Amino acid sequence: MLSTTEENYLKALLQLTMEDGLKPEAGTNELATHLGVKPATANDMLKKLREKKLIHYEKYGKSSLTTQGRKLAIDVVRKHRLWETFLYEKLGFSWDEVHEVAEQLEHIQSQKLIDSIDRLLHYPTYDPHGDVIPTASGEMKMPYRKTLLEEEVGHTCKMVGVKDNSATFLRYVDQLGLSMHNHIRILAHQPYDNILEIEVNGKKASVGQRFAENIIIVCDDCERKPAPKKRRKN
Amino acid sequence: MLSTTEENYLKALLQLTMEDGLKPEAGTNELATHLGVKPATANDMLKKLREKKLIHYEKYGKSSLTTQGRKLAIDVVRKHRLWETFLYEKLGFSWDEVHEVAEQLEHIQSQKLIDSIDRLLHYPTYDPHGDVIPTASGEMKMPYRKTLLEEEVGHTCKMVGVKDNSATFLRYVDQLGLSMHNHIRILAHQPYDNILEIEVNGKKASVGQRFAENIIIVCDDCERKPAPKKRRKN
DNA sequence: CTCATTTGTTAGATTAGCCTAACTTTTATA
DNA sequence: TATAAAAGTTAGGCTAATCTAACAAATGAG
Repeated sequence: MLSTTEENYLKALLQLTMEDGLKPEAGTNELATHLGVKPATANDMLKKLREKKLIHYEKYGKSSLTTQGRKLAIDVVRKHRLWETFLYEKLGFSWDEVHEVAEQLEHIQSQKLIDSIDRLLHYPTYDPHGDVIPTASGEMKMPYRKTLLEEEVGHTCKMVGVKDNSATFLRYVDQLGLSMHNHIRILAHQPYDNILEIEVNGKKASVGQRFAENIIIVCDDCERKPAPKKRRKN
Repeated sequence: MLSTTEENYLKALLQLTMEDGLKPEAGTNELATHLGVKPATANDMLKKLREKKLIHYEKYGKSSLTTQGRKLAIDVVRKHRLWETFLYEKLGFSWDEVHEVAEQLEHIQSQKLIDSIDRLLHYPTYDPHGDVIPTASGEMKMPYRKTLLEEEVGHTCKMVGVKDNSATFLRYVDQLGLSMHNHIRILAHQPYDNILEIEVNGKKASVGQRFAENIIIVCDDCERKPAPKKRRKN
């Protein structure tokens, strides 16, 4: 059985090693910063998790999850996102309130509990922030995530997720009148300072780089690859 | 903010000081046993809780909750029982499964969460074991709890609760075909070894003292005091 | 290629919650 | 009421998770 702290380190490592760049390892300082602890603290934990065969790590090297560790990390993420969905769908929480409480709930140890929540919600695929909920068997598809910043001028796109789950950011999104699955038109993009002019629900707004990087979209106008047909075994 | 451990000590103290005898204080060893720790450990915590003005305690004396401490303890109990009810009503847990998970859930810190659960359940008054759920304002009525052992031969009574929430005990109750609000007839009572013969749902069974002490009943045949009219202030 | 900066590690301390062993106070019984 | 048993306390130690300060290795810029 893992401690809450150990679970948090695994989750952090998963998140850092599957960020956009798809870089497969994370540094000690990076991990420490992400978790809000000092590097020395993270260092101790890395050694401990290596002992438990949950991560690959060697002195002065980067860290990554073992198969075992990845499985456990995905399970924590699954619980987190199911709880977020529960709070949002069943209890009327707003999307900027769910993260904090889910940080606590994700550590409750009861397989039956999380399976029941999953059933109650009819096996949801996405959480309120548009993130994929891993399946009970530990599969977690990593969809390509294009951000608003990358969209071309003149195109319209649909918001399907956010990268930043902080209440501050999410409330700013709300404030702009933007919400999940809204369509956004890119009116202009000043390359010099990366300011975008966008139109949402008929209203214009200007947003900065940091904002645009944290909005995940699918392009309305782009070529769409046909969904690959599921091939049956033999 | 209290730690999970501190909350558990307060809850234990509340439970011990409102048991049947209504004795208003609990000893250090008693508390330690209840929590599964050594007396030395409990002693440290008692000093800490006194510092925080949550309990009355002095060297070599018994302990009891202050008004502040009682308020916090009742809040933990409220959360515990609401979660049990949630698990039972909404997720299909059996009554012997809810306690263990609720022990974890009761420590989640979010007023909004517990209020929402309360609303979702339509403000329940009793948990699946027949225990009173304290109100949001911290009121907790302590109903008179007569046990099966105290019932007279020939009378029938209704099971309205249990004292022991352990899975072992609850599964034994299930096994006898007995469940909440079932009627029980006392066929015989051997005073020598406190064995009761009872009839439940047309079936006879013999149960021992320990069992009978842990079933809470209301007498079908006894005089019932009329419910006292709520007197309005003025 | 060198050396300053960044990154990572080690050593030693702290706090919370737990323990054992030895001691002290209270209580209850002979 | 004396004293043994029960109840409670203290001292000292352990582990997990954190910190600071000092040190070591890797990196990258000139």
